[in-house]
Amino acid sequence: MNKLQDLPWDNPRFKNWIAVIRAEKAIVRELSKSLAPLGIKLVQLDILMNLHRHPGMSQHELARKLLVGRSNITMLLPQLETQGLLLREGDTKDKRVIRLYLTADGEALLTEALAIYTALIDRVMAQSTPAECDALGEQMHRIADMLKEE
Amino acid sequence: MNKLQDLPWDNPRFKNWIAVIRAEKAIVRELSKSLAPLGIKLVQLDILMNLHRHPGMSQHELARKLLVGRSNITMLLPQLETQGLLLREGDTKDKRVIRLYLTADGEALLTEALAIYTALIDRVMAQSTPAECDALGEQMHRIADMLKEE
DNA sequence: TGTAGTTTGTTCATGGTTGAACTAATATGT
DNA sequence: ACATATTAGTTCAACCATGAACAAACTACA
Repeated sequence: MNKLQDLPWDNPRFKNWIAVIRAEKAIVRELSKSLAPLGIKLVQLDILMNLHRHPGMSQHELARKLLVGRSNITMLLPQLETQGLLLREGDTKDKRVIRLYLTADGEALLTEALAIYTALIDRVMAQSTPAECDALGEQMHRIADMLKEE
Repeated sequence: MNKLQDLPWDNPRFKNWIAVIRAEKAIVRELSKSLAPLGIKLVQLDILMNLHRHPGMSQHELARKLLVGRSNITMLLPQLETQGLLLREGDTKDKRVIRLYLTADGEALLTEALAIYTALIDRVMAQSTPAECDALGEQMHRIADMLKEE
């Protein structure tokens, strides 16, 4: 029978995972605060970042990248569109899909926001050596890849 | 002037951080699915875990540990209480605070849930060597500590 | 004592996220 | 070609989390 007394508090893997959650939450919280003055939220920044890297992305692709539901994207885009940060153009070949592009204003805001973002991450990651930091990235990639194939 | 072209896509720290976010999201998503059959959500499991470690916790302390608002705790507890998983007892010294305790049923459900939780984390962390895993935990602790002092 | 300030927990309005049901457009298979 | 299945995006109702405003209980200090 399973006893709680020897359950996961002594499991190093588990404890380390808890540390990951806590650090991630703390960083996200801090980041949200730093981003507030720009009038932008984290999800929205995520969208801008992805559209910069992949201009002409469809909403479906965007949702998959962000790991959110398609309906969420539908609700999020109008905010950015009315702010003039992005454009939505219907695909000519496939009339179902809408292709998304950043405007110049979108790029400009992205630049500002990323300056804040990278400053925080630099500060946070300065807690580790470059080698440790890269090892971290490697581990996380392996994990994400592993969970993707299910 | 800031140019996007040399912004954070080439910054190793930034890229590694993005990997952390993605992996964390994937794990949380997977975990939620695995926990669904037990009729329990992640926050609720978090509550059970904390009450197991710190019986007699107040709602305020619990909220701080979980990094959620106090009002959230107020909304969350009745669900668990009516399921008979925990008890709320008014403190005799300070009539404002309510002390929380797990019931036997709560402990039992916690055991089940943790078995699922640790199984997933073990699977995920098996992607790294024990040394890497510990290094990960160390880094995350340093980060969390750093952000706590602000 | 008594009065001002703090702390605990609750209520409530708000905004965010989700998944299921839906429409329109395209692909597939016979 | 035509019926069927799949896919992109939208709508909607339900659920969750949040923070401000509040009441009750406690503390501090004159």
